[in-house]
Amino acid sequence: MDLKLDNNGSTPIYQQVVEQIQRRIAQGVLVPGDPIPSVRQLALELTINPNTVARAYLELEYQGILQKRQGQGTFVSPDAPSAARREGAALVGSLLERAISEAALFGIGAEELELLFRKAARARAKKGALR
Amino acid sequence: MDLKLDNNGSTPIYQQVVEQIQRRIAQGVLVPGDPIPSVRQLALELTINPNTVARAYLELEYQGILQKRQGQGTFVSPDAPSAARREGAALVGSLLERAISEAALFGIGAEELELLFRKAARARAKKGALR
Amino acid sequence: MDLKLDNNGSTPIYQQVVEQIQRRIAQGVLVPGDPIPSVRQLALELTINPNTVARAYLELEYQGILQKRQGQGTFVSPDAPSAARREGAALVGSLLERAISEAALFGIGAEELELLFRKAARARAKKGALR
Amino acid sequence: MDLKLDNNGSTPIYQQVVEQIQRRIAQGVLVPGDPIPSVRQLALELTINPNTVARAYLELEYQGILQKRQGQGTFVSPDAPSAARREGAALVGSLLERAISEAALFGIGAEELELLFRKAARARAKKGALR
DNA sequence: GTGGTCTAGACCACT
DNA sequence: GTGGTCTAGACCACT
Repeated sequence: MDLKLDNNGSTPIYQQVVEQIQRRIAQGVLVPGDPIPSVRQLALELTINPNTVARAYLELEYQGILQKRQGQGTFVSPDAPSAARREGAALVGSLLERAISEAALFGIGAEELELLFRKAARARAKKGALR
Repeated sequence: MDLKLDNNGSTPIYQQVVEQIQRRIAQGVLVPGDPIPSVRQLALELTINPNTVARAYLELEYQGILQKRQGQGTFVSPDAPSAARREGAALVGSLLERAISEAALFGIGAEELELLFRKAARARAKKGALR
Repeated sequence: MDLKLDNNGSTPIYQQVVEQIQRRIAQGVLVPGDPIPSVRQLALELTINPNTVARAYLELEYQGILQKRQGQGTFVSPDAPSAARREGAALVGSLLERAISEAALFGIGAEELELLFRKAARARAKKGALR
Repeated sequence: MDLKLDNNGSTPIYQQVVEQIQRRIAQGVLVPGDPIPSVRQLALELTINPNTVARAYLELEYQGILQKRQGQGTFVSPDAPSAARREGAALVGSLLERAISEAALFGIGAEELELLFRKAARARAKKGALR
């Protein structure tokens, strides 16, 4: 699966696994019907605890992104693309809402918020270019 | 001080105290030299433990926002306004950067991000109006 | 970890833990990636409260010397050696600056300061030899 | 008396009063037999608590620097100059000893310590010039 | 198992 | 009165 974990401690590992699988589906890298590595296999690959992978898969199942099939393994569900896009939009939306809300509470006006947005976009572009 | 704590469990209490005092300073409600309620007094007001208030004050001292005077109490520091604005801009900036980054990773383009931003702004405006 | 606490009451326990870990890193006894005893384990070792250890670790994390990994434990961070040297030099520098400043204010001239320095160095050498 | 207090919170106020009077005596600004302001008067001058001044005077009396004369007030004692120099040298000596000791514990060698000493001296010279 | 947060309550130095 | 430090012990999220 080639997932990359960031051990900086801010985002839980199971959460990172959830998001990375969501992204691969939103990007079309993974499509409905694709098999997903078993809990044990992915845990070995990432050298993390199987419980952590299991928790991620459970959350993705709740979201309608993964499906377990009896004795066959775990697969990308038919509704995965729309569900993944929904989750992505919700995540981005909540971050933006929180940013806008905090700006208001700190007395940051629309113009300055606009400025911070452009600065953040530039910072992001730079980071992306470095990879 | 009239701080409002949100006991939803996601943001630590001491963190909420930190942010609310930062905001009051960024907004100019509190100005340099103003006395801040004592650790014990604010703890009583908010019905939380004095240690929790002390931790918030300690963090605000690290940030150059509060100053303690031996046996006299705690006061808004001279550099508080700029420090509070800095903290606010950093918080908003990091939220925006994270939002933009996630959008890219989820294959959300510039136009859709713009849309989500406007939607978030509207959602925020509505909430503000309800208060 | 074999830390030694000095219960003379002047230096807080958490501060002593901070400094001793800084020193072990500056000396190269602890290197990046090394695991640090858990909060509970070190608390047991030193027969102090886990909260006290946690406070020391928190400060060391702020300084970029320790890194916490979710549910796994605490480790020496990659930048720890330079950070520890920086903290050490800052501590020594501020002590020297204070000494020089006090000397000037007390009318102690350069020669006498030099003398006090040599005397202090000798006193230190003797103490070291006794151990 | 024209003492200057630094309300930064690091050094207790009574301690600052002690040191400043010691310095004036070590510098010869105050000489044996000189009257010292009453506790109340100095407290008013510095807008601090009389208890704080009283504590400072008590300490200076212990050190043989001040003398109380029945119903007359407080005066610089005959032995004050030597006592003040002794206190000054002890203070500077202990700071230097602590600096040297910390340097050793942090693996800072003689050359680097020398460097830090010169840097501190320069920093001190600059601060002095600004005043 | 790991660290993070919090409460309840104590004792201390300083003003 | 003020803040600083510490203990004892609980509950939580994460691995």
